[in-house]
Amino acid sequence: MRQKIIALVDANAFFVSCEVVFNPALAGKPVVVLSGNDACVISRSPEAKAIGIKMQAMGSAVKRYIHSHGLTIFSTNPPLYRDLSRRVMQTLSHFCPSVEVYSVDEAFLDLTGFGERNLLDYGQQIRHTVKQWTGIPVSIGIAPTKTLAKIANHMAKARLSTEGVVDLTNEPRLDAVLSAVEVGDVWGIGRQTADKLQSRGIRTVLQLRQADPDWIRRKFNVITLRTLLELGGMSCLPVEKSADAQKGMMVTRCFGRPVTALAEMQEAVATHTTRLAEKLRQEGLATKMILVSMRTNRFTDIPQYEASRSVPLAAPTNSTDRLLPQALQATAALFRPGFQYYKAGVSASELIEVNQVQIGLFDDPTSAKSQRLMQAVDSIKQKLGTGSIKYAAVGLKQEWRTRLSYPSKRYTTCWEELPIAKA
DNA sequence: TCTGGGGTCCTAGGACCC
DNA sequence: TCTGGGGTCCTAGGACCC
Repeated sequence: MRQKIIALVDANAFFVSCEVVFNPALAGKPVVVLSGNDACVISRSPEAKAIGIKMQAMGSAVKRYIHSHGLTIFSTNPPLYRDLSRRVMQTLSHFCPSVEVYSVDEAFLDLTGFGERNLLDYGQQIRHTVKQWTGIPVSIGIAPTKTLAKIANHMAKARLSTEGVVDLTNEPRLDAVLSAVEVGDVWGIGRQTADKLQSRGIRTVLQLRQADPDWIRRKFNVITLRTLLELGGMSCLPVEKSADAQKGMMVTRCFGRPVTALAEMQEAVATHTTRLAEKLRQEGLATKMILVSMRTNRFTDIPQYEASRSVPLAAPTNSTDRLLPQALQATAALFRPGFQYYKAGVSASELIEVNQVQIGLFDDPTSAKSQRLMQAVDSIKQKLGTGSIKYAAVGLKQEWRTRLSYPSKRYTTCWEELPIAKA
């Protein structure tokens, strides 16, 4: 069988890079993007890394670098990142018919059969085009399996300034490469498994590759076995061109301040439910089950409470007015007074495509009416903005809302905030 | 090790059945 | 009443990913 060739294209500090695209003066400067509620660092420029800012560092702690090191901070801006992500993926599809979008900032390309080309040159061509068309810098790792492509990609990132592309297909010194990677740093091996492997003397990726597959399967699990095989060049994880149907969808948020009253909790759950229903409709999906969850802050010493409840629905739906009463009822059942709540969420499981349930939906005449209402609500929001129309249940003041202190603009998704090019 | 939000997959164990 | 063996389905929770 012909050897597979898989490339992993991964954006460098993706969220930061998105912000820099619209603030070119920040290129080469320390920049970070914070998570929701500005809680922690989720993306950092190489310059921010160089001054000692770690991933997951607390947002409140990195503020001091603004004055001491000229750090620029942004709150997270998911719509902007999703939009630029889409453009990057579109660009990649010009170079390869088989692109698997693995995450917002990564894609696998199946380059099997491209071996006659110079893969390093092809990788450079991809990098330059993506940068030119979208402004986003990427690194590329090429190898016979996804797991090895991940390793190649990490190497490419480390050598960023020199090349940005690493090809491990036909690498004569592969053993040396693998012995330099700690077992916990490879894709698929997390902390638990890494600790267990290390306690049995397996410290490097090379040692894992050389371990007995049967023993690994018995003492660990199929995922660890698969990682072992992939390290040996056997491709177990194909590049999936069309993603399988999505299995679940959720909306969860931390509160901007502790919530103690049921009324506020219900506003929050109603808000998340409304958003969830919108997302379902956008994707053409309906759900048969929702799950409401709430919890206190695990990282404090205050009394703890965590609870969730799943609610099966009579018929699959994506109508806000069908989901809201169920979600609110579950909230009331779960809520215990006397706790300082930190986070709440609503998720949908058992998703199905709307066009597969259409007939069932129309069995119930009130459902057709509800669908028309949702269409009307969605189109009003699209024309007049997301705040233009609301369910009363979501509340007006929403003092519990997530706080974002360093918002960036909606450059690509809002006409009023489009960047202006100066001639 | 540490504070986000959104996902996937695997496994153990209980309910239930023959 | 104790008690066999084997199967399926479902769910909660763990582990991992970006």
